[in-house]
Amino acid sequence: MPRAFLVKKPSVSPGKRSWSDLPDHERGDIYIPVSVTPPILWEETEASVAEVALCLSTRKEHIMCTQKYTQDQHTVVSTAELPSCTSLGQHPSPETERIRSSQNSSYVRSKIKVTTGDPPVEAFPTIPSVATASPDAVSSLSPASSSGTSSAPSTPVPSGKFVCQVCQKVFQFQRMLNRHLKCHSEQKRHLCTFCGKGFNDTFDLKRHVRTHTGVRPYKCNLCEKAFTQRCSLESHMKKIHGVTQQYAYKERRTKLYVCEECGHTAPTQDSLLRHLHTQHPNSAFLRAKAARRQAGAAGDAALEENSLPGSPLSLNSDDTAGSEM
DNA sequence: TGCTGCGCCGATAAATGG
DNA sequence: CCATTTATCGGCGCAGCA
Repeated sequence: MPRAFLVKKPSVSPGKRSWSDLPDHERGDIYIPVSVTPPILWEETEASVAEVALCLSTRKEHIMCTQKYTQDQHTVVSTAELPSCTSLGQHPSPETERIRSSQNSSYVRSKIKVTTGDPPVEAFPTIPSVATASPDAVSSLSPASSSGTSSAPSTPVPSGKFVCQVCQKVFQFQRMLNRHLKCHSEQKRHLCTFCGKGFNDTFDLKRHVRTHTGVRPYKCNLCEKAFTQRCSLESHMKKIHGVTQQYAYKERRTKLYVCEECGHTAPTQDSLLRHLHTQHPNSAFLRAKAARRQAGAAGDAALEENSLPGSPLSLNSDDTAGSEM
């Protein structure tokens, strides 16, 4: 399993991305404790959901992963009930919900991937470099800055582009810069309720949660395999079956509604709702939906509580056209 | 109407196991 | 070495808001 699941020594050097440069014991994912929350709170009495989830799938790797988990120095992973194991069509027990919500640890990993157009590493060796950025930059790195009032640490260059004052990257649009700034933030707004890992993006969190729940929406129609991400399926189709998926961009974006409780996929939200009502009447999604109705204008609190990132409720629908696969 | 946040996407990197 | 898994991040569409 990817080291991502091996919660290793928390470190704060997101700028470093060449993991092979580090000794194994120092390498691994770098988790940045969310500054505003206490360190991860592993329950010894309950196994890691991830672990359980992984064990749900019949793969040997899951077992191995579990072993690694328990061996890791930081993770006190006990064996808990995996909420979902749902990839096998099993329904999560009510206990699952409880476990999910109870596991609210706060590790945020920062595995910075520098892609094209990156400045030299020296440009901003580590996130702390933010401190050297302009005050604007620093302020904009806080989640709160994501609100409309934030003034990104941008410097509109003569060409009308926007420059990140942290890494000097240039963006064509302000909002692209705003989005980019999240990468420099140590605070991950979306935490996995299973393992406490943090993400900047809700969808990234959704994807991640699937690794715990075992939900694999992308199924190969030529064999029994299923995948959590579309590109994984595409890669499989291409390499194993020699089939290259071809569809227009728009087609790809056709939504595929995924039940994060059991992995069931539906072409429309209506059908997904029907599925939820019949199969998972107590699902977090339905509860959140109900809470939303009740909350109305005033009670956002209830909604907030029920829509914790990483909770299945926020995972009700997503992804795109899997139908053609 | 324009701006912004959010959700989602694909591309791609990094890592693992067989 | 290859298939697979998982994560990161830039780009884009959409909805909400001033």
